[in-house]
Amino acid sequence: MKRNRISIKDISKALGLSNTTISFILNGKAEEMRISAQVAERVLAYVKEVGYTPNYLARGLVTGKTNTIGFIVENIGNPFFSQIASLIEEQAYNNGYKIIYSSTNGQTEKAVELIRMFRDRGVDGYIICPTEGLEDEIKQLREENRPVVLFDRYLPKIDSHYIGINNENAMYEACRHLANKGKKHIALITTDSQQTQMLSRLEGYKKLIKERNLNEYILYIPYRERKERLLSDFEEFLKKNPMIDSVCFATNYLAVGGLEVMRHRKIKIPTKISVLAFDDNEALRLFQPAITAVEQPLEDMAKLIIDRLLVDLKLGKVTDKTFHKELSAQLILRDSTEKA
Amino acid sequence: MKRNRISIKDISKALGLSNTTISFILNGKAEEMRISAQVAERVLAYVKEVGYTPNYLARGLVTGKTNTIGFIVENIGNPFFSQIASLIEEQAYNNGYKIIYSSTNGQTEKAVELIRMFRDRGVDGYIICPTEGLEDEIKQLREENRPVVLFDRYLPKIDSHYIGINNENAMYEACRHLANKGKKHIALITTDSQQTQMLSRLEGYKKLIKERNLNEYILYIPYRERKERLLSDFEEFLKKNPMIDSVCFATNYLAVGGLEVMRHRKIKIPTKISVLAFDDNEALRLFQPAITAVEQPLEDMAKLIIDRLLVDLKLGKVTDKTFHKELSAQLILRDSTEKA
DNA sequence: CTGAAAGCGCTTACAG
DNA sequence: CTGAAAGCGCTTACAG
Repeated sequence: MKRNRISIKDISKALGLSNTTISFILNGKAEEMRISAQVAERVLAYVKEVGYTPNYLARGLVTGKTNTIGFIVENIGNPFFSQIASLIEEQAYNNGYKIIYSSTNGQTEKAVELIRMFRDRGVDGYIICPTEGLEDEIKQLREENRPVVLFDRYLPKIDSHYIGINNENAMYEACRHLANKGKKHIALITTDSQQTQMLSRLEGYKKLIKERNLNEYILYIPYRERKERLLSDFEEFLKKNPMIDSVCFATNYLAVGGLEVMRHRKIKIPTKISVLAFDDNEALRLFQPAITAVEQPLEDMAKLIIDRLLVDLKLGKVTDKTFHKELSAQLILRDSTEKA
Repeated sequence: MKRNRISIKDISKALGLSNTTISFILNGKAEEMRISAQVAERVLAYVKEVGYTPNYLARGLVTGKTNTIGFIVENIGNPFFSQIASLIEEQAYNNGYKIIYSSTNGQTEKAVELIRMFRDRGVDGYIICPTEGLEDEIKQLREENRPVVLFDRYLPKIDSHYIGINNENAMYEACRHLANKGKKHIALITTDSQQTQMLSRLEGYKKLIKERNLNEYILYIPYRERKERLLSDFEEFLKKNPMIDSVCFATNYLAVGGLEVMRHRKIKIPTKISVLAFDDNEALRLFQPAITAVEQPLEDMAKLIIDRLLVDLKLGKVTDKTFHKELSAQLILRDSTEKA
C-alpha cells in the first residue's frame, strides 16, 4: 500500500502545532483540553480541506477499540440469518459500529477458528449463533472480558447473554391451534440436532400432544445430511403414517423441502393435511395455499441484541449478571391451516 | 481491553531471542533467513504452548495489509445478495481473506461512506455492487491502487473490473421462449432505475419485441417506492392491458410482489398469463405453478470475483487492463410458461 | 492552553 | 545465523 495518505504528523507540521493538539481536536476533546476555539477551527477546516481521515488500525492498536462487531451465523445464505443480519447491520451502523460476519455452517471447528480470527483482528464484541461444543471458547471470551451475545440458541452449560424467542411456547401454541381445528394426528418434522431452540420446539410439541392425549408422530432428519435425507425420509414417513392430518415443520429449510415433497405427491393442503412452519418467509407466503407460520420478531431481536452488546461495550467489561431474554413469536394464520 | 495477551516481546524475552528472529520464524521466513531448525522448532513449540496469535492490527499497521475484503451489496437481506455473499465468503475464506460487508440500500451517500469506512480500516480489496453516482469514488480507489471488482452492474462512465451476466441476452432468450410458445402480448415489469443490469434486461426485451413485431407493454415501478407502488401499479397495469398473455419480472422482488397480486386477483398461470422471473429462488420454485426463471451462475460469479480480486491483490496494484466478464445465465423452464 | 515523548505490537532494512 | 533500532499512525499521561 502506498504511504500516500495524510497523517496527523502531516497536519501538525503543516499547521505548526503538535500531534497532541491535533489528536485532541479530532477526538472532540478540544473544549475539555481548553484548546482555543480559533485553533480548533483552523485544524478542523484544514482537515476537511485535505480530506484527512484517521487510520483505524493505528487507533485500534493504541485504544484497543476497533468499533467492529464480529457476527457469527450458521449460514448467511439462509433467509432467517440474512434478514436478521440486515437488521443488525443497520442497528450497529446507527451506533457507529461495523459488522464483520462469517458463517460456521454448523461446524464447531469453523466456529472456533472464526472466534479466534475475530479476536486477532480486535473486534470489540461478538454476536454468535453458537454451534454445539462451543462452550469453552465462549467462556474464555467472557473471562477475557470480551462482550458476547448469543442468539437463536444458547449453551445450557455456560452463562452468557442470550436473546431468542420462547420456542417451546411458540411451538405449543402453533400445535394447539391445529388441535383446536380438530386435528387428531399432528406430526412434527424436525432435526436430530441438540440445539436448544430445536429441543424447545420439540418440547412444545410434546407438551401439547400429551395435554390432548394424542399420538406423537415425529420425524428426525439428520442435521448433517438434511439436504439428501429430507425428501426421501419425509416421503416415506408420510406413507407409513397415512392417518396424519397435519404437519409442523420445525425450521425453515425443512418446510421448503417438505412442501416440495407434498406438492410432488399432490397432497391437498389443507384438505388432506394442514401445514404449519416455524420461521416465516416469502416462499411460505407465496405458496398456494399460503402457509401458516410462526414469525420471529426479527426487528426486536436485532435491537435487543445490539442494545445488550452496547451496554457491555460502553461498560468496557462483561457484566457478571447475564441477560437471558426470550421474546414471543407470533403465529401468522394463513390458508394452509384454516380451510379444513 | 486488557493487555493480557502475549506479544512477540514476551516470547523473545522468555526464549532469550530477539523479536526479529521470532517474527521471521512466525512468518515462515526461517529458512530464508537461515535460522537454525532447532531454534525455529523451539519457538514454534513455545508459541503453540502459550497459544500466541499475532495482533493483526499491529501487523496491518506496518505491512499495510489486513487480509480483509470489503464487500458492498445493495441489501444483504435480499436472497440474491445473501446467496452470493455466502459463496464469496467461502471463496475468500479458502484464500485466507475475511469479508467485512455492508449494505447501501441503493443510497449513493451510504455507499460513499462505506467505501471510506473500509479504507480507513485498511481493507485490502473491494467487491462492490455500485449505486448510480459512485463513479468518482471508484475512480479514486483505482488511482490509489486499491483493487476493486464491481459485480451485478457496472458504471459505464469509468473503467473497472466487472463481473456479471449477459443480461440483455438472458432477457432476450427468456422472452424468445415466450414468443416461441405463441405469446403475442408479452409484458415487462421493471424499475425505473438506470442501473446497467436493468437497462440491459430492458434492451433484451425490446430487441425480441421488435424482432417479432410485437407490441411493447412495459411497466416501470419507481425504484425508490417499489414497496408501496408495486402492488397497486401492477394491478392497474393488468386492468388497463387485458390482452397481456405473459409477464416477465425483471428482478426478484418484483416477481414476488407481482405473484402476490396475481394470486390475489386469481389470475390463472399459465392458462391466462404465463410468468417468467429474473433471478431464481425458493419462493419461485415452490410457487404453484412453479415459475420459470433466469438463474444466474452464482457460484461461478463468486469464484471469478475472488479470483480476479486475488490477481490484483497479489500483484499489489491495480492492473490497468480492466477485466469485463459477462457470464451466461440459464433459463430454468417450469410450469408457469409450459402448460399454456 | 500546548508540546515532547513513550508506547501500542508488529515488520524489516541494516549491520555484524 | 541473529539482533538493535527505526517506524507504521495513532493516543495519552506528564509537564509546563
